Amino acid sequence: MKMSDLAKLAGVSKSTVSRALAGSERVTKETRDRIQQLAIEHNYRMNMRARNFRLQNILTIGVLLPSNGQAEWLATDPFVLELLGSVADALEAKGGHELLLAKHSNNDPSWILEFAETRSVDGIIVIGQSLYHEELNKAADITNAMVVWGAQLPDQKYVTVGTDNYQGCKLATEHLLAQGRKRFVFLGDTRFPETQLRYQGFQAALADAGLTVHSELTAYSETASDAALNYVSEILDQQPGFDALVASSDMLAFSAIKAIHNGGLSVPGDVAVVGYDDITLSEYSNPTLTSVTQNRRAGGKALVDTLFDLLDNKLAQSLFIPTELVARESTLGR
Amino acid sequence: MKMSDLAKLAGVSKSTVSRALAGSERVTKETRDRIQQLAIEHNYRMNMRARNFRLQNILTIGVLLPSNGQAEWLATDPFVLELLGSVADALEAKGGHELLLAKHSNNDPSWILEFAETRSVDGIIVIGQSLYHEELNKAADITNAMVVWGAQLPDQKYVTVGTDNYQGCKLATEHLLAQGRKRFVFLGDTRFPETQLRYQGFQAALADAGLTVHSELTAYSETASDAALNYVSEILDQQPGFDALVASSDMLAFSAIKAIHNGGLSVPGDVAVVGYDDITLSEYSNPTLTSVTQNRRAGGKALVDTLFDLLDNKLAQSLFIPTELVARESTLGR
DNA sequence: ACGTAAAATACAACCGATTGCACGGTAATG
DNA sequence: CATTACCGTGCAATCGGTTGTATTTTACGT
Repeated sequence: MKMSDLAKLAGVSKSTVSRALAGSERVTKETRDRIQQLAIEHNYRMNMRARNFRLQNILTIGVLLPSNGQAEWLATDPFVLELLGSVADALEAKGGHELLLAKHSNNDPSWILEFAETRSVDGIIVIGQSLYHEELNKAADITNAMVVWGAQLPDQKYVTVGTDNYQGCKLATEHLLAQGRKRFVFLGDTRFPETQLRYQGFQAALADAGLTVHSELTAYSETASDAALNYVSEILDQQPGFDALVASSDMLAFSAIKAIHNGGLSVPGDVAVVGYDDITLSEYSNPTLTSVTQNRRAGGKALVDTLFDLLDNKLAQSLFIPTELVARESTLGR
Repeated sequence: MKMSDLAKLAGVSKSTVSRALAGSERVTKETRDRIQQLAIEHNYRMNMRARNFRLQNILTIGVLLPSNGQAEWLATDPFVLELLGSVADALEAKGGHELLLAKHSNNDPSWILEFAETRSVDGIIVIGQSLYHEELNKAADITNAMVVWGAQLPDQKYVTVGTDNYQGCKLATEHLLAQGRKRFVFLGDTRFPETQLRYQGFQAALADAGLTVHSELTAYSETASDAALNYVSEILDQQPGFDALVASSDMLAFSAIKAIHNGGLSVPGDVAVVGYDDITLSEYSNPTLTSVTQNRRAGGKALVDTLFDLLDNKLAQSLFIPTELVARESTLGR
């Protein structure tokens, strides 16, 4: 059932049908109503693919969720998904756009390139740069509009939006120092640019305080919850006596707290724990989790706004979303 | 830069370019290579919208995340988002499909209809039927393929995939009964079909055990975390002495636990708490949360499989995803 | 050198909508 | 009554690819 069929039914040309359905004043109200009625009766629905093709004015935005090589993590980290929701909201608010979601669970980074090359998207938002810095640089060459959530790296050719990971984590560490904590553990996979910067902020804060960083107390943990739990348990065995733990995400922080409890210690009594992301649950966990807020609403909006700047050929710069430390039970008091 | 431009550059017709880029044997290897080279040099990328329009063989699947009227809840509930991720995975595994994501934050249910009517999607997956039963029934009439995650309702015209909410919650309640609990609270917004069924399962379990359901101990809570916390705090004040709480989601359960702790009581010492969904964090919270697993991987796959059955004009039936109670600290021991 | 089959390429229709312009009919105007 | 203006509708081009068929080129045998 296409427009020409409907035209035949109505005894008019398809131009008239097109105009009638669009509500154009150029067709009489009677004809218009009649055609619209007919369309409903015959359950006619326009082929939007043809329409979009003809009009070429609907923008399709591709949103990529890269895996991080550990299969499921990104898909289950509430932060990533909340950010996705926020991007969807921001796009919805702009109106007239379609969000094409792509997710890849295997470890082949070239799919980013492939997506950028082959899909008919007008712009791309990548949620999390993961380990794919190189690929993203290449992808930036062949796309006119791509924005990535993540860290700002020296040689990057793509535009990023994200928090100031260095400052954010420095803040978190200083908060623990202010509580009188002395022996620090950092938990996170520093191969990831964001985590790397957080680690550097962590180191900087300790250096400023005149404390040395015990490298054995940095857990190069995988990002899966169970792996993190095991890592922390090991450290508790082998390097006991630390009293502060900085985790590079709330998910990791929860795993750490669990491991600490399993080890018979208390949070924050024995070990103070701070996370990063401030996911919704951090406010309702036990103990409530001190964390570094990454404003998801602002983040999603900034990603979308930046992308549209690029689409309008304005030049867009990488930018930071404000960060704030939210102090809760997991670090307060002993 | 379109195909005809490239053809001009190569000094051939666009049919030849089309075939060359498709790798057809009908074009000499030399010409083919030359054209492909040229395409790369000139950074030519095909207009996929035109291609899809012509071929009409790429299926676009629309995934809807309805709001529940309380603005942000669905976007921040890890379960919904994990299910979305799982759907994306299942679609990815099928290959050759596009996932169009739509999310609506305002409270107008007609957007489902609107989406079904106007978007060029070949099939629709709705994650969460929310309060939109009527709208979904209407939408089912005008779409050839729509699958909804949610409860099975008597007069529904659409196909659903979901857990057996009644049995699931009955199971959870019986588990608490087996622990010797006597005075029960149900926490959830029973206007939602899924929650309603869970509530009925809850009632049935109590009835079987010869216990009466104190209606004043059913909190018709909103689904927002802070609202739930307040509700439980109020109940603690006004109707103290209950020793078991059944929450219709893990998010609500966490809020409840927080409220109970705020009230100076312990979980599970004073009150045992069971949730629903078994989100990733339930295993890492403190106390770890007893919950009813809804297998997200199976759920996403079932949604997609069912949708493809419909697309193939096979008849598809609403089905249940297996449910399992996972007993953890929040209900075990006193 | 010529005829012919096969290989390589070009032509043109088509997918389903939109839209500038042409055309015919009616009403308003002189 | 003739001329003009305007209004409603239809024609046909167009968006950027794909593909069946026609046409040209090439290669080969005699």
